[in-house]
Amino acid sequence: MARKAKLPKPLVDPEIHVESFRQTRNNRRAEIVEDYVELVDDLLTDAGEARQIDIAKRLGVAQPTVAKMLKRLASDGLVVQRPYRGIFLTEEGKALASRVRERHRIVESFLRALGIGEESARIDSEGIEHHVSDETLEAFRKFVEARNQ
Amino acid sequence: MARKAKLPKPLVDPEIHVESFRQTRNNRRAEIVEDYVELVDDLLTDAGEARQIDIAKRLGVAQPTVAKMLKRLASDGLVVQRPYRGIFLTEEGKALASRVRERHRIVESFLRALGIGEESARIDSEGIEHHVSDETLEAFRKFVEARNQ
DNA sequence: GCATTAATATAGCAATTGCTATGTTAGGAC
DNA sequence: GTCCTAACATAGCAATTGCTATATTAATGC
Ligand SMILES: [Mn+2]
Ligand SMILES: [Mn+2]
Ligand SMILES: [Mn+2]
Ligand SMILES: [Mn+2]
Repeated sequence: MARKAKLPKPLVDPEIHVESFRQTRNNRRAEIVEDYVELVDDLLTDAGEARQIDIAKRLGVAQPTVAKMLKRLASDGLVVQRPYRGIFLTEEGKALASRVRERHRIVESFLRALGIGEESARIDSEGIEHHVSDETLEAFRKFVEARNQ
Repeated sequence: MARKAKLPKPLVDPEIHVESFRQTRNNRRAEIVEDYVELVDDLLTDAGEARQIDIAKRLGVAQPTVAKMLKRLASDGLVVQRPYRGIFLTEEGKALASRVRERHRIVESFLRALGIGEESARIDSEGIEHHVSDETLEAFRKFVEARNQ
């Protein structure tokens, strides 16, 4: 036999390696915005309104945390706050929400199609969704489609 | 036909929903520790030593950022710093590194097996790895195994 | 109409993760 | 042995994301 030690895959060049970490840090920064906008959209669709309190409850954070973040989203032009009437999405917010929601849906369906249980698929997809490139998303979509004819 | 509007999947209960976000936030906190420990292990294996400068170069952050994080990892008992000789892993650090490295390897192989290109697989796996449950990891592993006989 | 109260806003704080600027020093070339 | 320099340490700062405590106010039930 050649050797017993499993040959360690050599590290890729630093300039190549760094790309992945940079991209992941960028994704991480977008993550929270994406989750807020998606959740606001979901609440508007499902409950007819999106209140800070309900957002806080679902995200598992305190209400002032939500208030602060919504202020930022508003100043970024993604939502508008109608005092005591809840949060609404701008056109830009709606566009982001629908992209993000569809991506989330595909990731979760993909995990289900792979045989993952409902709970793990729900939990894992909440994190994975933000780190899936267009190329990977398309592969996930095709995989799901193939399983469902 | 029944109706044109695609029936919107109703939101899950808030108590269920919040689990995913909490888990994802926990994963996010562990993320940076995992990447550091894995990278230190890789550098030790590949280059024989792990220097702050090389860690910084690969992560794409400044050297003092690395210095601060290593101090934390040292106080957490994951690494030891031998001044001007680089970073080494404690037993606990080695254990974490090997778990994390294997998980990363499986996620990346899985994406490749799905048909994702080398670059996207490299980049996406750097983020996805931290959000994959044991159940999902096992499914990924089996999928790769099946493709490779 | 008004009082109640639930929703929201604000203040102040802490931890984390990044940065630049700059000081210190161990190792190695000579 | 000395000196140079690359490696590392430290100080000080900023942005982000969370918290608790508390003030304010719009909606609404009566
Ligand atoms: Mn989501
Ligand atoms: Mn998410
Ligand atoms: Mn990794
Ligand atoms: Mn990673």
